[in-house]
Amino acid sequence: MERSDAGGTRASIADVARAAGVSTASVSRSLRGLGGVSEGTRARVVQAALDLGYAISPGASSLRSGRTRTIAVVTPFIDRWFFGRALGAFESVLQQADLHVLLHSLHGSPEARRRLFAERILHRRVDAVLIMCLKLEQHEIDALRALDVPVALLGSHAADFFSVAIDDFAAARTAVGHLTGLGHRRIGLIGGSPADPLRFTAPMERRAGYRDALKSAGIAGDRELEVDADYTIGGGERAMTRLLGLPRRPTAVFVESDEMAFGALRVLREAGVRAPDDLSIIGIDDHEMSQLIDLTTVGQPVAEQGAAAAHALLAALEDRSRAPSRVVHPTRLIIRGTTAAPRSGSAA
Amino acid sequence: MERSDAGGTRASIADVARAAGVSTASVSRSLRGLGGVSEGTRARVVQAALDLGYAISPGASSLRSGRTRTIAVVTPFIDRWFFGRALGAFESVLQQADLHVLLHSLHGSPEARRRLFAERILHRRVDAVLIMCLKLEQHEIDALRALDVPVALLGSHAADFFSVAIDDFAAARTAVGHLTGLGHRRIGLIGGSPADPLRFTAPMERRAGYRDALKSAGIAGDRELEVDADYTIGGGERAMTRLLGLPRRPTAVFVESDEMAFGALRVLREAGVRAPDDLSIIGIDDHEMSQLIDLTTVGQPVAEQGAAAAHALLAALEDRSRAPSRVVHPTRLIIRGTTAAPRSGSAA
DNA sequence: CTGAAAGCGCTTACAG
DNA sequence: CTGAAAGCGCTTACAG
Repeated sequence: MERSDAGGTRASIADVARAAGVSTASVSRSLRGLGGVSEGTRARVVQAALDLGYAISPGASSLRSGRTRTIAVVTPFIDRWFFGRALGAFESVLQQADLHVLLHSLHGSPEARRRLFAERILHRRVDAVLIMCLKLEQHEIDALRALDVPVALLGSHAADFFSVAIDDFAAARTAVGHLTGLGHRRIGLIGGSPADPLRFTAPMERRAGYRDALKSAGIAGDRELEVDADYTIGGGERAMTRLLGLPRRPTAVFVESDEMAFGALRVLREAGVRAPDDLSIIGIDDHEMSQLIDLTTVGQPVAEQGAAAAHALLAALEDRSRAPSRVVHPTRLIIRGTTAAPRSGSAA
Repeated sequence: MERSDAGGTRASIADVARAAGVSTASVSRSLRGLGGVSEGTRARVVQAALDLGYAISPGASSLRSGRTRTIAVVTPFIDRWFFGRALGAFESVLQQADLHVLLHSLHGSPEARRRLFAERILHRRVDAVLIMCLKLEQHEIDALRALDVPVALLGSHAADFFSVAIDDFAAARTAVGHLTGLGHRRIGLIGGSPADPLRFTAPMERRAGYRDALKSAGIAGDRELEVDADYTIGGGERAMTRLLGLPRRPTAVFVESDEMAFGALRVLREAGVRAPDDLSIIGIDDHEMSQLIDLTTVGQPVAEQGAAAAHALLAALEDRSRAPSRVVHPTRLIIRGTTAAPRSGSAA
């Protein structure tokens, strides 16, 4: 039970081999739990490694084996509710599988996105990649393919890549359908800008779902009612202020995310406009705060999507020939206190 | 301008050397921008690397140089406001310096924490480490030292490590001082549990600050008024429910985080207890939502702390002999609408 | 079950 | 300014 100085960071596989009286090959096999080693040998090796405070050199290991045991995740943001939750669940699953996560945030910058692909930042550095919520362009898909590792997408799809997402189009249809079902005819939209240089998937799909739901209800679209925001609380505030200033106000507003809805609600309160009496509001997400604020929304399972993406990648690593799967998680309408039928004789 | 097949992931430094008609040594020097290479050579090498789609092998490079260009961040959570914001700023600075971030979350698990240190998960894998908000035990400090790389702490301190934080004790004193200054004498606390196995720094310091502020105001402490919660919205709700059920309610409550305060406020609203008329509430953080909700709080600069930690590590990497710095960021009282003087003849 | 040996792809003195 | 060569620390056929 003698333990060498704890600072023994320096021991190499050769030191362990020497101490255990075996070859480095046997040390490698023993420590990785491979077959073809007698129990006696393995025990001696393990003990020697412990005594020397041996820690494998990941660089050497990956140079030789070609595996890094690391997975990169590319995310537009990390300090936003959706991304934090999805990322947390993703990392948790991977950590349990003894894999590491390399975090690469775009911080909302198209330039960072360009650099990531142009400078081959991920090349040979990871065994797999997760891309969050970005609609990939062809050259990006090509660049990812050149990495020659499994790729998974969360929140969007692309042929040949694993993907997990909700049906954003359907979720938006559900939300707006709830509003039309209540009798609303003049329905606003607060959504991500289709012109956002980062090209997020959700805003495009959700806006399309909004328009489609209106059409299904026989309601003519009115571009004036569609206001661009940036998926932040502040953006929701500004957008709702704009909507409130319209000559003909909407009687209900579909907001593409709960966080923007929080901002919208805030403006309403300050303006003395009551929800749902004067104006109905529905979001998407089922953010932790939504229950608190009593916001009607379409809930999506966020952590589940992150975990599913991790499992897909794990399976792909296990069997490189596995066909890319595409999983769509369910959403559900959660009716709370911010939606109701319009007041009769509405349309202020 | 001829470009070989874009899938050329395989080119090695030897291939580039051959194509450029130079040695691998010159390729290495040219591509890393080192001196001692003629401009003509460098140009030819760069062009050859481009043509071949060369990407360096990080494993080989780090095996030889001992540098990984990667920094690990160990965080208790990633899907919480504070951690997401700090992490985002930290990663952003590092990315600009062409370094990578390895994300290791504890997911609130003491077992994950134990494993991290016991299994030497970070050994030789990173050039530096950031630890978020954990009060380190001696054996953990020893383990980190054995890594033989610069270590920075965010939200706590330890001798010999870089650190950046706010003064949690002082922040709590400021918050409670605001309450006593308003005339409150019966002041509750909603705080993290001192028994939390993860041993966060903030709850210990903030509770101590609370007690100290009471003492300074000549108010006898009452343990019944100190309720443990878990820094979540739900925890804030449960804690406030408990406080409301007390025979002698407090007239004001200091909540150790804004998120818990949101929950507390929610319970108040449902119970028909008005803030600040019936009960004052003050938090710590200045969360994005706090302005929205009009919560009085003590603001702390979160992104700034993350960025400062990154810069400290960058400087340490630059000069390994640099003495560990310890920076304390300022906090400031932000008076909004949830605090006021107690009603005369209060103490319900 | 075990070991000798090659080799992964770089970087770094060293020599010129 | 340039190159030949050693060597970082592993893993993996290959042979026995």
